[in-house]
Amino acid sequence: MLDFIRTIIAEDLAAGRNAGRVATRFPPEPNGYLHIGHAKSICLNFGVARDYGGTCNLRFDDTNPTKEDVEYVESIEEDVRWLGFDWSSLHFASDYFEQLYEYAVYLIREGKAYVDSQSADEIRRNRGTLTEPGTDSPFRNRTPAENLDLFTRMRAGEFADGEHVLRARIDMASPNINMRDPVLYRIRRAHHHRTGDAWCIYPMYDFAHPPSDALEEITHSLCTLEFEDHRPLYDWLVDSLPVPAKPRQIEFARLNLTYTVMSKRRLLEIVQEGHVSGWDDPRMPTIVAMRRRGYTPDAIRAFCDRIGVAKRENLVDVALLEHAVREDLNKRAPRVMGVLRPLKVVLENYPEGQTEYLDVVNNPEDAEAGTRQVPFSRELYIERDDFREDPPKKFFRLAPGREVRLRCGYFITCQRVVKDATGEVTELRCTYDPATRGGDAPDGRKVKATLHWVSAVHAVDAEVRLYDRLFSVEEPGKVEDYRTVLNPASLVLVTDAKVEPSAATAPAGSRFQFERIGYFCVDPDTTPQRPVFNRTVSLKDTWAKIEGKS
RNA sequence: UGGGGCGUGGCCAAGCGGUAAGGCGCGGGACUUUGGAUCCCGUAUUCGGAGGUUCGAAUCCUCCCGCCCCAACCA
Repeated sequence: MLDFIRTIIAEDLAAGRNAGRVATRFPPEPNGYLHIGHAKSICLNFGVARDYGGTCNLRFDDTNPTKEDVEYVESIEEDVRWLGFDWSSLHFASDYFEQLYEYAVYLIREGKAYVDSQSADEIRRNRGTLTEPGTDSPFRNRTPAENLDLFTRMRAGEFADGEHVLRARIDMASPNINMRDPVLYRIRRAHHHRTGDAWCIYPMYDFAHPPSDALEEITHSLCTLEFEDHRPLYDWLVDSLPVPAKPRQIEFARLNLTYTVMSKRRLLEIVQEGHVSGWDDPRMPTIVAMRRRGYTPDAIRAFCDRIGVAKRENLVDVALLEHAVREDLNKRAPRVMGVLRPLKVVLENYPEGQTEYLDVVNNPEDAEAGTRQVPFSRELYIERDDFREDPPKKFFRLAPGREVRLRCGYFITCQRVVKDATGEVTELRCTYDPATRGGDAPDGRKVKATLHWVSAVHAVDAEVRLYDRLFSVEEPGKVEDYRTVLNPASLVLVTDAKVEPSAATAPAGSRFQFERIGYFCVDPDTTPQRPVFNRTVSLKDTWAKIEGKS
């Protein structure tokens, strides 16, 4: 299905524009880590290029040295690759600094740019308001020669930061404030992560972007809605400058996700103030964090395919992301058994000291996945939630006197409930039916539930971190409160779990589905001594739903 | 308020004059060694509102209403 952007491109192609060429670019500023919102843009830009046999560049919009860092450019390259995309060529706006400077000089010679010596404050005041036109700068009519001299000296470092600025000479009375002589260059003595101290003047985004696109012969420059007002300026520059191509800017709505903070500025704050362990903290909506939670690139791309691309402001339900992740993981994640809140089960008629290995299927939906041997013995752990002493209606799992199946194991029947002094259930005494090995009764009798379990002596302790939501805020838009919601205790439940050896010994990054509990990823950042699992997405809590109804 | 955009079911989103795709969610059923998954079925007489044009409109016209963005030497 064609989104509106692909429709426009198809029309351009049909009209024979750009010699049938399609070229896009993903242009992040290296001032933070990529998040799920960037994934949308990445999938769009690279996807369009792929669909039309075109190219897609990765270009860093590094025109503001005070906010940028190599750490970010490295992470961005890594994340784009991880998402499964490869750029046609890699660029930095800073690589164009010299060319951009020449273009600025060209504008000055054409009388289309001038050096303004008003203070930032004066410039702001003279810009006018939404309803009132601006007023011309007293420096607006400097001659090209004078402007050239000043601009040359700006570059040479003869002036202090803020002393002068280069502005486009357009129209101070334009109803579009972006056209009221926008600033093109500012003096900024800051160390640039790539050009070092070679420059003390830096181009503004508005000036750098159009020529950068043109130099790379981008045909369709996709950006977000807030730049719609900048398009006239974009076009003005492309038309005024002797650039080799005439790219077209097309805007689309950025992604908003429920319960998710997506502002780079806020994410940076959260990281810097130590509310999370870093950009890859599993609670973050960043690509690195999602990778750590076990999300796959396929799942993220599938999500991006489903949300569509349009110009409407949107707030996508995070459930759609989770659905995409579940759908993907369900096919690829081997099942493994584990219990979060162990309840001991003793099989009274099972020989003491005996261990047998049962063949357990790794993924019922993927025959290729094979089976594994899971130890079974007299004492087991099951999930506390899988037992109810006084089962409500529709509760089919274990209860006194009831028979259920241990997955790929045996049918067991609960004979007796052992409690401690406080009345807390501490142990279940059960019997098993040796004839049901593997989980089938020769006499054809049925049970209504199948439980997952783990052999007590063979089980391994693991730390499980549950992240129920990505990065919850009470309500989208109400981000002021994100700090309180970020209280780790409210979001992260660290639980000791018992898992079967196959999960415990799996390499970091392995993804699993713990039956009925959720999808987990072995955290790459921990030692194999004590496996730590990050829960990615939980399965739907059907039991809670049933209970809620009754 | 000036300018620029956008308004299709709870959330996304197709449709662009011929009588409302699809996905998520939700509800119901079948099946099942996860109450998961899977598979069926259901879920907008209506497209922000009011007029108008037309045999016929979500699609064209008019007016109105609502929401978002713009007054950084950020991107």
